[in-house]
Amino acid sequence: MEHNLTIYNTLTRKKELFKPLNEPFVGMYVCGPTVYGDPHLGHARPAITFDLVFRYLKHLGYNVRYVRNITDVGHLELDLDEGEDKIAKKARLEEVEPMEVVQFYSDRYHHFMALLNVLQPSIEPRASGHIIEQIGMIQKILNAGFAYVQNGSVYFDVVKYSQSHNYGKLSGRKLEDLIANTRELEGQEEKRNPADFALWKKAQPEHIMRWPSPWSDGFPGWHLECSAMGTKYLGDTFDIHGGGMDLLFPHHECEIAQSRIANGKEAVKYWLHNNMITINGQKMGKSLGNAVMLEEFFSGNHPLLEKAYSPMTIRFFILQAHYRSTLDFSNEALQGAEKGLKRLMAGMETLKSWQLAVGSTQQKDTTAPLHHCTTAHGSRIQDLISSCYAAMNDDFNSPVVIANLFEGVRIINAVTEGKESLTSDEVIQLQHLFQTVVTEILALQDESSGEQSETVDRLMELIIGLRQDARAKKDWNASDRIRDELEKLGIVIKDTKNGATWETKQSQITR
RNA sequence: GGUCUCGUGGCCGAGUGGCUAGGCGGCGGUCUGCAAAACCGUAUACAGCGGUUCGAAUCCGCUCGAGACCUCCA
Repeated sequence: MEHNLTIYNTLTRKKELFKPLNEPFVGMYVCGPTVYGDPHLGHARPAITFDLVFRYLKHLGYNVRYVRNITDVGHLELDLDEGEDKIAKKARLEEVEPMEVVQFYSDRYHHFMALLNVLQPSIEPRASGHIIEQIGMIQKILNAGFAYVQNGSVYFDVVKYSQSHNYGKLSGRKLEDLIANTRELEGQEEKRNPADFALWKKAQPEHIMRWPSPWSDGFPGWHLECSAMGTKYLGDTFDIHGGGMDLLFPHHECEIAQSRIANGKEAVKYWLHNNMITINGQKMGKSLGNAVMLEEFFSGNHPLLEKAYSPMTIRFFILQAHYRSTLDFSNEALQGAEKGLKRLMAGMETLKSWQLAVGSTQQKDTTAPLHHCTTAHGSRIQDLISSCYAAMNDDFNSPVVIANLFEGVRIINAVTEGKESLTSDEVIQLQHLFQTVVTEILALQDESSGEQSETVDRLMELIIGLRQDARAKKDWNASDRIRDELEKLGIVIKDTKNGATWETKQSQITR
């Protein structure tokens, strides 16, 4: 594969040239959602980040197997007074089967990811469907002597592990510090050392999610599923493991240790971590109570939201920041993203329309004044293309890609106004660039059209025609009345040089 | 408290030892019956104080400020 893709590897803390283990195949595992609640803006970030990675690797020609799990057992609600399995807790609250909760929120997650134009992963395994694999992995670790059983629970022996391995190498922690700084928590007395972590937990009587195992009726420790499922579907060693920075420690650190012992080798070549979305400078998270649900963004129904924001606005907003930077939420920022996206898509629409002009045997009418041959700026489009690829290859720098696209938009508009010109070749190159980068890689879609019925379109054509007649007769009363009444109905008329167009005001709905 | 990260113009956000990031907003303009929309142009920045350097927003130190993580707990 010919490319210069460099990826920031959390493990080495530097950018490395991407070289997969078994070209042209790439294995990528990303920590997916815990399906005990509705997806919020924070969920959109890793999904979109690794969607970008997935799409770009495919674009480069790799055959990518993308595994993103669904956590439906084991994760805990740390903020609850009494720690309890998140899913079991929710189930009891709503008096339904745990699997019903899991199904409901999985479906919701899929629904919203689809709206965000996030591709489905190649495999989406559930933790509850891989209990056998997890038990098998625990057995291997026990056999290797790096775990111990205590009252029906199994714990990983971090102290022993760190004698021969570097526990903490991913997150940059030292075992001594970890032990010294561990908070005193209840129920830790089973562990030989507070740094140890659970591989299997015995279920308490009230616990409704449980599976039989050689040690007790219980459930797997929360770090184990990713190791077990990653190994199962991607092999003992695979290329990329991704997830949010909040999972770096302990989750991914524990994964490294488990897999190292169970499989005898390093599991992951490149560790990628997306940063958090912040709100008023603080991490947005369900447990912090400051998360805005995706549904609320799309409906505008939230006290913090001045209006509704479309899925593509959210996607564009996220792609406008580099994935390793924090991204701060605000209405002002989102509205800026909304308008910027609109400008980008309008430019792309113009560019697309040239295709007709170029491909058609008939010359377009006077509204398409372009592509006079010129040699002055022959390499300009080529430079733009190179810049886009250079940015993508520089650790998926989507904000710089977008900045380059806006330069393309500027050129498109200048050509439209007759201030600049492009050769036919350049037009084709530019069209190809936008198609590839905007549609395939960034996966931004035009949301402005296609939602109205044909009847509405025809009616609007009629109304605009009538208004045009009134204007021709300088009957401004009638003309303005039509415009104002339509506006009350949420339809905005836009007069341009080449006649009027219209659009619905959905993007301006306020609560 | 420990470990780490960050501090860029009104807002969001790239980049980086000397070369315009970009978007939104503002301002000016084009268009327009008016308005809106659209388009064009444009100003404002690198938390503070020292140091290294021919040159630092970019490297080093300190100060101030902000943030993340610090474990299974039932």
